[in-house]
Amino acid sequence: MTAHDAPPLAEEAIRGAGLRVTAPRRAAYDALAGLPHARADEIFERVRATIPGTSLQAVYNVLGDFVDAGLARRIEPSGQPGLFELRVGDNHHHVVCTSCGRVDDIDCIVGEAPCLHPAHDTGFRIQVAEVTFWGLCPDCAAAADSRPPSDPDRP
Amino acid sequence: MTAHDAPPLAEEAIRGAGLRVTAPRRAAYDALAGLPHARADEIFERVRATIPGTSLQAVYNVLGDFVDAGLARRIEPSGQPGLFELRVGDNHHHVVCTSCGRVDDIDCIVGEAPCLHPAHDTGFRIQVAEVTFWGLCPDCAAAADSRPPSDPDRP
DNA sequence: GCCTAGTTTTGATTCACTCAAAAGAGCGAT
DNA sequence: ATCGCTCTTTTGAGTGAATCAAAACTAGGC
Repeated sequence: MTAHDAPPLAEEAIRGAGLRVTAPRRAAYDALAGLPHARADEIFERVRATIPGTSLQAVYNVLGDFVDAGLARRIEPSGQPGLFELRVGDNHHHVVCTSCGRVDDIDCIVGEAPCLHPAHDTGFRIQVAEVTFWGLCPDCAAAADSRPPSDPDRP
Repeated sequence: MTAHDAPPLAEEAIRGAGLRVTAPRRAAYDALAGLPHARADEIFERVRATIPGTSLQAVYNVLGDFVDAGLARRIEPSGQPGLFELRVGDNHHHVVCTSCGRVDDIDCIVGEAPCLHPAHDTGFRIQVAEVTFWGLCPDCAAAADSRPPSDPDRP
């Protein structure tokens, strides 16, 4: 990534999306830029560090507005709270570590519009395919290898 | 599907999975057999019709036990409560209607183990790929076609 | 028929998020 | 620079889905 296509400054991005520029929005945008897959409460924590008076509700509002405006995307891996990311519009997917919960991006498997075609026509008019991979992240995989097959009865 | 591989009777299936056979479990199994993608509260409702004294908590217990025992699977489309299905072990996927929420099964796109290989090696040791398609079900697609492009300002 | 581990009931509690009303602040027009 | 309209944020309450915990019950091996 060159200096040219660096992520836009918060203010430009927000205004460009048709939203008013406010302190909580700027702070939330910056937080998202630094935390690629963050929960609302993590964003909240970061925002508070900059603007102490901010409410959690404001963060939910801001994140919801970002999503509606197409500035951010919300993903929701099963059994976890929603996560927000600034990377939008490129149809990428995610891997979630089944052990520690870490989430990484995965570029689209099959060219640009991936598994948009189910094997058989189902009658559904399909708009998007969402792919989530589940597995062990490098760290957890290494940890798993360095000890005998886990025995659930013994910590 | 022939008479031969019809879904096993509740009792056989439950005992076969190493669980004790109880009335709530039998009723929940039967409910699942009749509702391919049901929420806990839908199962609850059906179970109650058979065994009036059953508690919602019992249904959650039963469903959790079924999932742990490999008898059932729990899926969780974004923004919806969890859904349970008896179809397990064949790695199929789902389509969710963005308009009415209807969920259908989709057979695996690429042979047996589908998109198990992300484009680039990410260092994750991937175990499963979960694919969710979002689109309009036949009914909602037809309804959308028979009226002008929706105008959000006018009901 | 007992006994015990596994189940169910009852009731409280959590978490992630949403709703609503009142107070406040951007920003385009004057 | 100020005004004013609309959009934002705060404050505080409320929701649905699910989980936790302890006491009462029961399936099924002996």
